Amino acid sequence: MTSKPADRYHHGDLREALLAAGEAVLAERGVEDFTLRECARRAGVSHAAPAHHFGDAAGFLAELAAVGFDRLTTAMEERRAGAGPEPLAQLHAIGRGYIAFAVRNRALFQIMFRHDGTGVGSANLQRAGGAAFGVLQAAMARVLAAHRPAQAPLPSLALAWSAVHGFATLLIERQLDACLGQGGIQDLETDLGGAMLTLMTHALAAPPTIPAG
Amino acid sequence: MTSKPADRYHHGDLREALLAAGEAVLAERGVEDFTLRECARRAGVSHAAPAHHFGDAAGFLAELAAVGFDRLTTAMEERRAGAGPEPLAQLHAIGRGYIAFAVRNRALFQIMFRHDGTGVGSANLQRAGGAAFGVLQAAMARVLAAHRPAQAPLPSLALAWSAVHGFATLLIERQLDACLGQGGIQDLETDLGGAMLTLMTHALAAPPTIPAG
DNA sequence: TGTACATCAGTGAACGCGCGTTCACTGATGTAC
DNA sequence: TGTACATCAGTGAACGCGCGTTCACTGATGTAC
Repeated sequence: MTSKPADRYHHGDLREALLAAGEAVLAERGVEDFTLRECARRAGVSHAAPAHHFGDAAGFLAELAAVGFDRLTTAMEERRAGAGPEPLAQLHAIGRGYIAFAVRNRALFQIMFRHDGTGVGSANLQRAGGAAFGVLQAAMARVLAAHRPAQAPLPSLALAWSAVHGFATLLIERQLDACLGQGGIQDLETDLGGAMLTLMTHALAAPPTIPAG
Repeated sequence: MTSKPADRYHHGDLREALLAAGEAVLAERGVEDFTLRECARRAGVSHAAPAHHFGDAAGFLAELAAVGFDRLTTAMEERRAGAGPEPLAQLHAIGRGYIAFAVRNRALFQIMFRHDGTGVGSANLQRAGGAAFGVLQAAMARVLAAHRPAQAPLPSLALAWSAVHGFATLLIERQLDACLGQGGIQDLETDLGGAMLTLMTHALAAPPTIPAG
């Protein structure tokens, strides 16, 4: 675990250690039972230490969400970089990265997109969230530039994002268990996941049409 | 507000009053600050009363989620009944009802699809959730029977549901603000909402295809 | 190289608070006779 | 119609607990001279 070296007064990197501890607390106990004291306990420091770095629990959670967005951005960028030059292939890769991130970072994913009512959140959270959104937006813009040059990117982005986000959300909340094959989440990369990306691709189609029967 | 008649010892319908109070508490303070005592306070009864009906906070929230699912089922069925006989039109109507429910019952929607880790939840919650899912499933089955008789309903359902659910989720978490026109949520019924249903319709298409550029 | 001092990170005891839970109770309702 | 009794819904005082916050402190680090 991430605990403080026993023989040192100063931790050295307590902020990072607390974030790691906080992520574990979030995953095990959920937002409802997320407490600063438990985070401090896991990091092996006094219970007053977290306030030094994050102020209160809301500030701590905001920083955790920012960590999540940074990780999501990295995951999407890595997939995109490995997808070759074709814009649509890159968009698909990003979608896969998005879903994979949600599955592997369930607790973080759940708090990242929660509107906190205050509207703004922390500056760092806004930066990290904006960067992740930028990856999506840029990818969609490139696809449209290549295939539908006259089309505005934001509406198509909203639809494609909705499809991928909804799939990821339902997946980690175990709502799709009845719809998945016996392979479960393992099948995603080839099976339902592929169909999902096809659906996302249809977000590029502007005019409403009813498929032939 | 829903408060107990001052001159009576027995409330008469405390369970319903508590559920209404609990919904308000959930909407105003969020799951993290949801407490039985605050619910009791709003219903105007002693703080020990809620335990009599719901056991603990988790049981209370489960009943609230069940109320949400019942309300969602009703909303979807009403829309479907007003949509005429064509299965695809009914599916679209259900999608609209789903999104409208999320917008109008934000707090409930947020807790309804949270997997609680225990797997089962309360019997009433399972019943209510199953009924809502049944509406979706039956609607999709009718569409496929009419237009794609050889196709299994569950995969298409997972995709269509993902699209609608993701759209509803991002919408109420204010993540789509940048993508919506100046009309905001008001435009949904005609504008982006229509495109959303078109996208959902594409969930019926089985084979992966790349749209012509 | 050494000394003095400011700054900062983390401590730990103390506090007040709101919570869930318990439990003996009280008031109302329904039923048997 | 009246009486006795069981059942049930809700009360309210009491309790222990874990929490966030405060605050004087201590130990370490960095900088000026």
